[in-house]
Amino acid sequence: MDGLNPELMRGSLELMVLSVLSDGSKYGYLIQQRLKDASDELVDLKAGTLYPILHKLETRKMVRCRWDDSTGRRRKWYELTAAGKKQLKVRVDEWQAYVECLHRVLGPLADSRPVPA
Amino acid sequence: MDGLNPELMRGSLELMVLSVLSDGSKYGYLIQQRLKDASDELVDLKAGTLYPILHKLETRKMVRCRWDDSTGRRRKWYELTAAGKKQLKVRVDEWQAYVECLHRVLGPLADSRPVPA
DNA sequence: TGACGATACATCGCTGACCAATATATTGCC
DNA sequence: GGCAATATATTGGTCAGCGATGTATCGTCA
Repeated sequence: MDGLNPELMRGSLELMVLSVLSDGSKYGYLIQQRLKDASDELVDLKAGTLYPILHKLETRKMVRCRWDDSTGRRRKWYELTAAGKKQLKVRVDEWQAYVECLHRVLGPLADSRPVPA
Repeated sequence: MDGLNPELMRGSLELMVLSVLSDGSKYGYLIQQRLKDASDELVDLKAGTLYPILHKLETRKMVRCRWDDSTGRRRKWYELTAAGKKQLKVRVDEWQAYVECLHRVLGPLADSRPVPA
């Protein structure tokens, strides 16, 4: 994780991976790149983080995967299962509840203008 | 942590404590209660979490503290230092950058209506 | 009066997410 | 031939958070 506080990222990395996959099936390295792009370089998932997450999602049947050995580059493609899509919705809801909650806790502090888009 | 995903909380608990203290000095147990109230019971910091956080903030000079033994109840009052106030601002900014970033990553998924207020 | 729950603080040890380091192999460019 | 990028995997370590436990006081209710 680059410019952002890495402690804050904890707990939402799996959500990000699920989110990137909602867009269509992808292989690991591609997920990494897409996440980097989508976040303006702020999120740069390390291999030691990404692959364990994918393996966990596979074990829990949140994704199904398929090896592609047709080229020299071995690629493992991941696709959301129905359970995975459901899980993504749950995670997004949890995320929004969390943001709302923290916003309430911060109160007036949360109103300070962030960097204008 | 009650109804919320505890993994998401990781990394923002210290921010919450700082935030509660911005309102004026308080002692540990009171911080716990205020946080519970402010979050609609969703955030219930355990003693094993709260006190280590406060000790860390003390070590790093983010708060100054004073024992009050005048009553039977020993109370340790915490007050934000100048460094602590500055730190709070930094943490709030980090938080907002994080929310903005994740919002961008989630894209259309983030638009699904949360529970209406 | 004695039991119990709330108040109030503290610390030890465990869990689990995350990541650095390391390993392996291919491809394309200079 | 060498080096960076592509592509996946695993091992070992770190650290936030928390469960459990310990201590002590206060108010209430039986």
